[in-house]
Amino acid sequence: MAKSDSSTDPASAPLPARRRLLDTATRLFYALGIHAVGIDRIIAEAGVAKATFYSHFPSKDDLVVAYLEEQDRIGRAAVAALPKLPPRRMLSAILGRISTAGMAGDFRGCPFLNAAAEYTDPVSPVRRAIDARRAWYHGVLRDLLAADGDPAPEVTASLLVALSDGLLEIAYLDDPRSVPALIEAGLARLLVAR
Amino acid sequence: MAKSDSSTDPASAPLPARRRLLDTATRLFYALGIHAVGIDRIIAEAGVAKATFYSHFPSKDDLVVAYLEEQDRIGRAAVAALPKLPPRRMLSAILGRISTAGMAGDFRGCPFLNAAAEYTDPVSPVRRAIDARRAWYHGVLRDLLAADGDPAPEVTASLLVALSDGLLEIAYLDDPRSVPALIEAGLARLLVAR
DNA sequence: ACACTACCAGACAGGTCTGTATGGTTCAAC
DNA sequence: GTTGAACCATACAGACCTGTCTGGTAGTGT
Repeated sequence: MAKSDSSTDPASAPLPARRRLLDTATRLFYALGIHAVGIDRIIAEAGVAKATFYSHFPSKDDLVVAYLEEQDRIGRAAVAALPKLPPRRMLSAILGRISTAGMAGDFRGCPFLNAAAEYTDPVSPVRRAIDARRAWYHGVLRDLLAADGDPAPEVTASLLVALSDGLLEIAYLDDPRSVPALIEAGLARLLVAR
Repeated sequence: MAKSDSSTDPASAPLPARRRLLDTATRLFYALGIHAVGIDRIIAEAGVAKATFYSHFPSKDDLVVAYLEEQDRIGRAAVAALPKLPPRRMLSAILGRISTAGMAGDFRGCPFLNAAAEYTDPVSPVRRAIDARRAWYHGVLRDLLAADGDPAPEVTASLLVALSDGLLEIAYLDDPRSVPALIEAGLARLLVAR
């Protein structure tokens, strides 16, 4: 079976069709919403046959989960790639990612919050992917706050999660240019130096 | 024309069919999402003929706008009905509405944020209804903060808007029982007593 | 008696949705 | 050269979508 041949290992090198499908789905789901984009459009813009699509993803929901899991991996990698700094600088850098994302012209809010608005079953695979993302983000903030000496890192972390969610909505719906100053002001008031 | 006959004024007494349609649409749109609910289901559960529906609402989007505008009116009336108290007590009461809403078993987040996730055109009537709601809410908070002596009421109001949006998401996706304490802690830190 | 309004019931058109099935092409391994 | 995997193209089924249309009924004002 030549399974030991590492130069053509299919697991380490994602196949073109799957990659194109996921890229196209990511672009369309994020820009237009999930229910608003059909499989026919995704396969047409990806240049993939329908049977090929269904050989890679058993159903549309599997594609949605793959889309969210990839966004989650990208976010975690970006945070992991941040230079090691004191906890407060790390928190500032992590929250700062909201303003840089919001400045992009095609910003349309948080992919996870948008998906949660469309998927109402709390035990569905889509919602579980969203839960995993939120739990990871809360944990990152909590650990940094604990290292910073916050007396109640769980509470402060939840407040920073709420602030992050809300600033993403402000960047999407109100004015993204106001976000950098709001991050600074919000952190200054929510972090307990008092 | 008998337009002056006030006892049968059709504007002051909403007609049963329209009322039933709006009630049913509100329940289904909120619980399941907007794109996920079709006209056929709404008219079936409301017990209204399709022609009657389209005589009251020229299109589905008009029904969506009517749904959001009614939610907006309800929210404004609830705030207007609050007893007159000092600014900080008023802010506490307004934010406190998030926790009471979140405790309801069928809570599914903010209707406006959920609708914004599904409607991507920023100049569509749906998004304009959302904009109006957010501008009103920001203005209410800003005026209370100014009366409270906040030196930068616009910034603090935006932070409280973000906190409100985020706490609604926490109540929907994470744990609604944590929200009351987060409101108290968030207000204590964001309002400048310092 | 007559007209008018509001409403219900259901068929219909034209399109889109997810998912399955059929058949043909390319390419690499052996 | 043969086999098999991966892929493309397309047709199809069955359901659902929005919106229009026809026709019938009940009540109300004149």
